[in-house]
Amino acid sequence: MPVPKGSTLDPERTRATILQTATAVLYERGLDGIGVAELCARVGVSKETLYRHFGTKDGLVEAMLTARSERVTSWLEGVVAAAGDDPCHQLSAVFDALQQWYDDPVFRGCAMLNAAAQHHVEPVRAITARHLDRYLELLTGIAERAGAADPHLLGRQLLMLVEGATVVAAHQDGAGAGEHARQAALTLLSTASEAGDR
Amino acid sequence: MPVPKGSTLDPERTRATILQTATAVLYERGLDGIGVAELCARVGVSKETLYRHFGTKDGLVEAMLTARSERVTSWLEGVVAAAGDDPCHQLSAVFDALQQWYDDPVFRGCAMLNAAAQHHVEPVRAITARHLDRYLELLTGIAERAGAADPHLLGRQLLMLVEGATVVAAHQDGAGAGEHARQAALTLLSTASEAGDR
DNA sequence: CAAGGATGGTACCGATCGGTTCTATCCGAT
DNA sequence: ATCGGATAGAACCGATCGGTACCATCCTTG
Repeated sequence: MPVPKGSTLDPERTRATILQTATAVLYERGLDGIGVAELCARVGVSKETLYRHFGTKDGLVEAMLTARSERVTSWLEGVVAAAGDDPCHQLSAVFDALQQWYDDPVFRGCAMLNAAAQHHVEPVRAITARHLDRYLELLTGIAERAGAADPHLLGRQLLMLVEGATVVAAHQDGAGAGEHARQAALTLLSTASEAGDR
Repeated sequence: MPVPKGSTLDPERTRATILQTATAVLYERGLDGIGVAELCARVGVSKETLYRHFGTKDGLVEAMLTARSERVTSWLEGVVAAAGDDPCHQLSAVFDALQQWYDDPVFRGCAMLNAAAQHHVEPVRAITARHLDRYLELLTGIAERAGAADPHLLGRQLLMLVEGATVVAAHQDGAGAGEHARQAALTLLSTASEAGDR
């Protein structure tokens, strides 16, 4: 075996650990809210190791956001897939899942949006846009299966509800935000489906 | 006259100039995206002057966000007031106004949300929460006048649409975001009003 | 046991940060 | 004419920033 998997000296494992811990810390403190030195201390790794794996702090941020976007999106896709065939049920499941997220004590809003708000560098903005695109795909799919008259329009409106609920939950009050958004979403879905059936 | 209004040495005028220019620059570059030295150069003022007026950079940020929140909110309140008595028309007017904002080339999302995403200091979060509260008040008022069954719920859902539309416009594509959100908002409004009439 | 890559720890680098202080200037009020 | 508050400009401060270099150590492979 060329690579000693499972060992503490496994580079891939080290990289994964950095990614995981750094993601949590940078989400909590903000991208510029903690320096590389303290970040390394929190992760339990030397600066040289961090820089060997990610090149620069921006490189770490980029890798982190990409991984997180992927994780979150496929989580939501799984939620939809597990919700059966009824589009209404699928949509409900999305907002129920979001509510669980909002109730997490470490919830601080969407990491991608937070990052894009502070870091004006181009890769971050691109990752954020791609993230929203995948959300949009997911929601448009539900709209299509529900027989909406204009599934792309409905998908975009549902995306606004998702993002708006996240903003409100993060900055005002998370209690019930998911449920309230779900009600609105179902109203939009049923209204659009009736129009599509006509 | 104790205060030489209109003079270049009028402290109030100086303060207002700093506030105005710094608001634009910090919105464009991000709160941590520009140092005090460069900021002063852009404003055309010395560091001592800036610090005499605002104490610290955070003080400037705080004053700036407070003023901007007030400006934006009363602008929207004016839009509603100018839209006549029909709640549907008032709601439409809000989203039309938002669309104008999204179309502004300097649009970069909600300044309060951007600030709260990067600066974890308490005053900023409080200003942001208060800002959302005033939005919520405005929208709940419309919901009440429309005879919604649950105006507070509808108000919150409309707030999510407003914030969601702003997020989508800022990070994905601003074209038509206001109109799409408006359609959704009117659907929610009419559905809730029918329920309220029963 | 020897060799080599991965690592932690630490010192260090230049740049920049927010903030302070000093001085010369300028303008309006008396 | 003079006085005082407001200002610009620049030097300066300690702290921190992102990033690099060096070395001792440890583990895995051969």
